[in-house]
Amino acid sequence: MDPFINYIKLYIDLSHEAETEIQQLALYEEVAKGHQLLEVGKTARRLYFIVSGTIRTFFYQKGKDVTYWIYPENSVITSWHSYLLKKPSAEYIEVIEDSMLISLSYDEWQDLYSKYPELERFGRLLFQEQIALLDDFYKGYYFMTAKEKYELLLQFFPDITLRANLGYIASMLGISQETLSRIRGK
Amino acid sequence: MDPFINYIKLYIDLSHEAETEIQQLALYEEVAKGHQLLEVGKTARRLYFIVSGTIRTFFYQKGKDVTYWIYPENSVITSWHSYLLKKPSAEYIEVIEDSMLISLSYDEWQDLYSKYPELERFGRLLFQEQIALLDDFYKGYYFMTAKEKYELLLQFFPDITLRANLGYIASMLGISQETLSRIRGK
DNA sequence: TACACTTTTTGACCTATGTCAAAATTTGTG
DNA sequence: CACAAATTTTGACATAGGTCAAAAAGTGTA
Repeated sequence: MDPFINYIKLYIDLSHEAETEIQQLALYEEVAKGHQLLEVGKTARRLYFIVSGTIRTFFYQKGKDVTYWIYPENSVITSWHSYLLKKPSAEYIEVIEDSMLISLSYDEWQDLYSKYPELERFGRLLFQEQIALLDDFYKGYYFMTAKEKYELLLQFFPDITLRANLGYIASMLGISQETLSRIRGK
Repeated sequence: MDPFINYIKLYIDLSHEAETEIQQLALYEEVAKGHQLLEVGKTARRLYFIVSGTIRTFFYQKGKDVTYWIYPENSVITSWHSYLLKKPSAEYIEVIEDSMLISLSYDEWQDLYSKYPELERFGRLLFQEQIALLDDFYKGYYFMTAKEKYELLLQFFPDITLRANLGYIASMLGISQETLSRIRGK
């Protein structure tokens, strides 16, 4: 079965017509580690679903590579600010493990929303969930020690250390790689 | 004119029936400074629109009062995690300036979504915007110095110092009140 | 198996910002 | 107006975690 269709069905009942149309529009692609799905300055046109693999978003701050977030399979990913507001992206999107992706464009989604009320609902529910997640993660994050932040992250992504290297994880938490290394060494 | 209806019309075309129904369902209330709209442990049942006034969300971390976010008029506010997932709230919602509020309950919104497709769309667009905002604010926030964080916040909320006291603002930024005071003193 | 490259760990040192306490200032109220 | 309460500022000092550099460990590949 199409994993993205299954994912959508977790949220809503999908009509047969909508299902068929999504499958026709969707772009299925295998992408190798290291490939960039989006560059800074370009506008994000597509919303990706990760069937398998791992992706990160990052940007350069004062010359340093700072990871913003890491996404495992069964995640929906784009640069929200850029995709939703049609503005140049402030971040890169990079594949960090060979990945299988399914994507549709922004414009295709607009058509689907209008054509199928259940997809409008899917959109609402999906965005709701993203908010609840973001809200939950950031709450109480400030004023945590480096160790506490790392432990919180492990609750959210128990297998993150298998998916991304230390430098990426450390910068997600706003701490240096050396500090994270010391924390892990107990 | 009803300010919340106007707000909705910024996002969608609202049918006359939907408009009438929202106005009938909506609870209009004046709330005094200091009142708590939601307590930790209780589930958020309502989505508020702030016509005038200021509201903050906060929680206690290691015995300290930590402000999570501050909302001025024309904001939509609830405890997202609690409201959307029907779980006990991890934060308080407190009125910090006498406010005029308009609210509907979660259940009322579910009915409205089903009854009026344009409101389902409103929901999607509203949540999209919240994501774009959150996404934008947090990006690059890590690895900033206390001064840079404060300057970033001022770009988002130019008049925040008029709405909330220093301690609230400092904890929003994850810095101590003393540090913020020193930054402002140049 | 060995070489080259990448990633992680360790060490030495330093600084931004936290903490605690008290003084100064501002705000609210009878 | 004057006092009490709340808020902000200032001072002295402590420390978590940053930086830079180098060593160690891990990984891929010919």
